[in-house]
Amino acid sequence: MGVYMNDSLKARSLRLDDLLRSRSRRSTRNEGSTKDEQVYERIFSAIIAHRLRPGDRLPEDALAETFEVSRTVIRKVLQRLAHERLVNIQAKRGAMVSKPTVEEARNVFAARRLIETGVMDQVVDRLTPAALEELRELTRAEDRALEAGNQRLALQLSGEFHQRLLDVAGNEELSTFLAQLLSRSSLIIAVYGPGWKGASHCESHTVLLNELEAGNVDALRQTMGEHLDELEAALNMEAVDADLPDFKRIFNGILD
Amino acid sequence: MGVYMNDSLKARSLRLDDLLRSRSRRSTRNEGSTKDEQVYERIFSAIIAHRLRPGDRLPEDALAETFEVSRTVIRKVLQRLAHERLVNIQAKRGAMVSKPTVEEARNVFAARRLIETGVMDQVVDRLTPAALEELRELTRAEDRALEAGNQRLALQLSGEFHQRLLDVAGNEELSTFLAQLLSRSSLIIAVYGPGWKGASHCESHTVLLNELEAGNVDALRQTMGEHLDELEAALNMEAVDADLPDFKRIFNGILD
DNA sequence: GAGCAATTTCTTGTATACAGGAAATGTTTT
DNA sequence: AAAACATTTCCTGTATACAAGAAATTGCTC
Repeated sequence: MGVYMNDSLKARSLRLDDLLRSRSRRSTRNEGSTKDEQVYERIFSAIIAHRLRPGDRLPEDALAETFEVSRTVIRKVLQRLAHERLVNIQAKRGAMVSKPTVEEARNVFAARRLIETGVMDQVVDRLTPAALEELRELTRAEDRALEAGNQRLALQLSGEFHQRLLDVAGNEELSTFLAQLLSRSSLIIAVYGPGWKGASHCESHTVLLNELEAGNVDALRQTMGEHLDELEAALNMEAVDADLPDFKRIFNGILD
Repeated sequence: MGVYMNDSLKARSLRLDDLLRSRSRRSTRNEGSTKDEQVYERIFSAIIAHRLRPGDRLPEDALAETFEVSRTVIRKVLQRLAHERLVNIQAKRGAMVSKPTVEEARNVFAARRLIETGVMDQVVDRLTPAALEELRELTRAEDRALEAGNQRLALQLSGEFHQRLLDVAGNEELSTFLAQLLSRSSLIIAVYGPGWKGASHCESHTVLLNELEAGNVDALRQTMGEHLDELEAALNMEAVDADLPDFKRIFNGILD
């Protein structure tokens, strides 16, 4: 952060950090003082933001050198990420960013539908005005991000919206599970949604909030289900997920 | 296993191992050849079988000595168990078997209700005769265990029943999540269900299977929900979960 | 005897050295 | 030229040594 940042920029920036706070710090019981927390945050963020893409290898040595820690710390972080299914560790072969299969992708969305529609009654019951306002602010931020053409940020804010909505239900176990499903959704989009356009579903979020405010559980369930169906339908799941690039197709043309 | 074991005992024993197979090996992607797998299995089993009780400390040194491995291996296992919320690691303080709070317990059962009732349509759709027979065999084994007075085994078989029932739905993500909830249910019972009697719910399992065979989704959902309610209601959640015994109450009487 | 402070001890956090397996490359043989 | 084999190299698996923090014990002062 530069010294010459003006006040309005600073305020906006802090606001954004605040909006994106909970997801990255989710499921960290102790405060982020230890080294592995910091390293975890950075690798996690890189994966969620698609700076590290599915299939990318994660050698312990290179990461240790990058973050100036020992392999011990890196191993701990990689094991944690592996538990969250964001990276895949093969014995004696090393770690890579997970590359979800089509079946996994469908399962993740099915699980999301089940949970995100299922707890809506609790969400309606426990909604507070403050929580509603936070959710509205998130959709506004998402809107702004889309208008600014920042797809990546919009995607993150969209995930954050779903997360906070579920958090209202007050069931930490389900919230943690959904956090995992959302991170994995991000991976799925990285693989199967190359030309992802977030435009379609930002209005859905507004609709959801209106129904939530009205306390209409059935409509809320219906809309949420359809919203998730749309999300899944927008994916391009016919893409072959081979380990190697499809050289035949790539070098098919006469001119390379 | 002794050499003098006769054939029927051997068959029974193998059968039982088979019935209890999947839960302990769940979410192990590589084969159980590495050391940490074996150590994990043994500690996991000890917790599930209540040989290690909530609150028990798990010092790295002692475990390393016991299993004749280095602390490195133990740390890896403890971190995995911590991620599954079966043990609690406090920075610089060490690990202990998790002691679920009342709120956690209620959340776990709420999550189970949501998932176990929610996927029943899929379970009905994808049920095979072989799977049904396996489930029936499990309830029979549970019956036998109860008649033999083996509460602990009955509890494990009950968990296995719920697990395999959900497995029929064919959603690995949900199955893995339920596996976690079931292990934690075991911990919850260890804390809040001291005089646990498994008798009440074995019949429920039979009812569930009959409704499943009839393909009656609504009844299945209803029965499953009530079954889980009964399970939760049988717990004694008023018990204070303090770190120390409640001396005031214990020494309240005139005669100690 | 009670309260506070220093020290000791127990336990975990981190780094690093070495062993070992898997894949890729180069060599030999047919 | 192709296939089997050997070697090399890269990476992870495990153990262990040392650093460091938290709690318990001890000793001191009032």
